[in-house]
Amino acid sequence: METPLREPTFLILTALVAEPLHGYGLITEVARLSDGRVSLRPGTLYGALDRLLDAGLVTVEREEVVDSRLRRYYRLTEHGGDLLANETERMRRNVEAATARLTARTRRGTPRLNGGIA
Amino acid sequence: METPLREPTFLILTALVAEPLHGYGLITEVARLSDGRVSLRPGTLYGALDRLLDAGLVTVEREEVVDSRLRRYYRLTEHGGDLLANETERMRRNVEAATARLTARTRRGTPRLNGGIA
DNA sequence: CCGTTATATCTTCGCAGCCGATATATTGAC
DNA sequence: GTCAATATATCGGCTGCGAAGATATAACGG
Repeated sequence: METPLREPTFLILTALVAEPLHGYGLITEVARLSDGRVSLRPGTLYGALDRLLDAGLVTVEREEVVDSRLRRYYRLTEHGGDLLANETERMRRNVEAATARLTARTRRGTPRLNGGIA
Repeated sequence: METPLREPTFLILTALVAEPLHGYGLITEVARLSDGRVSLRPGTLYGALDRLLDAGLVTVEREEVVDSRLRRYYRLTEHGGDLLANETERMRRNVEAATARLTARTRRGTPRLNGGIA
């Protein structure tokens, strides 16, 4: 697994924190939690899931057959949850560093956005 | 330019918000602002700079010769600053989404073998 | 009935970005 | 005289992402 996580992978893991989901459920949930900004393509999704399974960050929890269609549910492993927590913390630091500098930039130029930081 | 920005590119832009820097200065500044977590390799740095120049996110401000060695100073353009601000905002949202879910996970005490139901 | 939309999984291929390795050159320290 | 630090640059491999398309079922509308 490449770390830092790229956005699609990051959002897949985030979506799985709450509950196990199947592939199509992930597509809709990732779209939802990113406010429609990210719509996963099959190539991205199943490629990512293969890698995540391989790295032990997610596991197949169960398989269901609904209306002759297969549903394979993926669950976040403890390892996956820990890694997501670490990645989130790293991103938080990067966001903080950039925000601090951008705020200074705003002060001496074009006033924009919320001047208040987190 | 591929957006979302990858970590090295993101940190390069962040480092350039405060002041123009030359290549080697970027390596040290990025290491500093990431608390030593990221040490840029030449291949990463100059590849990224080529792409950033090409996309108009940075420009060459000036060139100096110090001790017979060239120093090429890169400056963030307004476009680059705007893009960095947008990228930072997007990352902030992703961090927020993940943090919210991870916090809930922690509160439940990391569900083991059935989270208390059934 | 038939076409479209939604549900659902999966593969193939190309591209972009990152990193390790390597090259080159100067200066100062040991 | 050799090593570390300063400084820029190229190349090849690897990985992850995304576009495109294949496949299949069910629901809904025309």
